[in-house]
Amino acid sequence: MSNEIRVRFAPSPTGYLHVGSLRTALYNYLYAKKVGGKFILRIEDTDQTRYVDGAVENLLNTLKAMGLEYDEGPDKGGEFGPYYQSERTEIYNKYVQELLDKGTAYRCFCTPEELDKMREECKAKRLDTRYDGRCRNLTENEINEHLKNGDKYVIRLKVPKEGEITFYDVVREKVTFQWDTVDDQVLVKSDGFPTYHLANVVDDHLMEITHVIRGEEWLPSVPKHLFLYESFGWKPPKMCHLPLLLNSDKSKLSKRQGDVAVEDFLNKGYLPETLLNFVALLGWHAPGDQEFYTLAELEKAFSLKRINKSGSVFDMEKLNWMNGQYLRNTDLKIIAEYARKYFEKAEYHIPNEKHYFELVDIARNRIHKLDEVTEFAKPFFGELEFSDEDKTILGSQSAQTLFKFWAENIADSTELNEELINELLKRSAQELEIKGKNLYPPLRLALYGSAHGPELPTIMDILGKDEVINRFQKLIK
RNA sequence: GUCCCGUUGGUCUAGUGGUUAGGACUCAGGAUUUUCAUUCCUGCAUCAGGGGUUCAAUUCCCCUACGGGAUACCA
Repeated sequence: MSNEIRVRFAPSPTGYLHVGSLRTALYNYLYAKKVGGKFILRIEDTDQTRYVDGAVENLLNTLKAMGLEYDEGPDKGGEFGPYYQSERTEIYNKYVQELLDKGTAYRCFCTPEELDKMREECKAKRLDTRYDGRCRNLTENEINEHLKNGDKYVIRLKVPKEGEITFYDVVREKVTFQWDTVDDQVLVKSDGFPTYHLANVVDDHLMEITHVIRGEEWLPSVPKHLFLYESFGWKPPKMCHLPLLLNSDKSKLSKRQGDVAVEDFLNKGYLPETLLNFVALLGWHAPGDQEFYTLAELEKAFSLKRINKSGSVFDMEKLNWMNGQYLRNTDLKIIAEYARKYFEKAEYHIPNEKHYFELVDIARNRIHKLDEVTEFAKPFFGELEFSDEDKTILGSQSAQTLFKFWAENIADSTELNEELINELLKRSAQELEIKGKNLYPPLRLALYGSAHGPELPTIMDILGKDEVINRFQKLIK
């Protein structure tokens, strides 16, 4: 065994990658990069009842889109495979037999109905709802009797009844549990598949994982896991429990209160760079005020020691702001490429690359998510729609004079450029005595469908000479 | 109910035994811009409460309150 640091991201394939999981994956990845270790992906698919078609593929794709590359994993291989827990049942069987032989695990023949009843009774008495251990000390004969009858059973961990356990978590530091509050956890279900607890410990050991970096919801299970390591005679990895990501009401971030799937964020036009940057700062921060980080910078700056203890609210407003920043400050070429699919989806045909770039460039200053780009670009594609109020403005005497003047002059010109536009603007004011409020808003309304928006030269350039004339012509009565 | 964890403005956070407690988002006002957006400036607002320890506590300790997580043959 080497001294290499090995960490893992071990999601269960529920159909999509949760943003909270993204952060867990990111922290694992960053730590591995920081210390020159290995980052492993393992699929925890031991629950057959929750099988979702295509979930793993989806997970892998999302991880890839986010740029979190792993060193070993399902589609990548590695010397510690297989990386699907569903393909490792024989391994778990072997180890659970060892526990059975050692007497730190036992067969439990209680039916789900019995267990429910037990729990109800405990609740009624306002007691802890742990398993009462009635199968803990069955005699050999009793066990054989059950087996002979073909009774279904699970295998439970025989946790100590007395004393306490103290361990050191990288984030929480010292944590202590009394053994009499720890349940006899089910290790193997009646369908023969292991539960998370068994599979996780066995795999982390076999895969030589040195640091378990995962969500805080696992903290209460640590005593069971540690007891498993001890029972096997294995050295446990370092524990590192991350604070939770929260809804705005401070409950654990959930689907009910908005998007949590990374792919949904991606589809809405949040950049992978934004998501990574944003999520990295939820629960971790380097000393100082820097809040824009590339992945490479995060790899350098990251440290487990600086992970916060308290949960953090996932603030959409700030995410939107940050995405806007990335939209504006990332190379235009990259943004234009990301934007392409939204134009395709809206069926906006892009006639001219130069104008497309120009369009994306002015759009990126006004939007926060890339999916808003089509709404912004809409006036450039297809017919404009006017409200009654707009129509009043467009039909006014001065507006009509203006449109005729512009349509004629542009038609007579050889080229529609900024110089000409500025000249016409000046002449409108001088010759027609139309200026200010009566000049700009009607023109922009006529060409862009709104009194507010991009600068006139930009609008006209993107539209092109013919379309500009056409739009004026249509409004002239 | 029981066990565990947590608590710096509304939100994300920096920081310290002695600081005017710093930055960012949001919000409000202003400047720039023909408009909108961008950008810039200014402002509002915080160390959960109570006890200790100490010359001094936001910082160390304890209690309380509040919040969260876990209490499955799900992970």
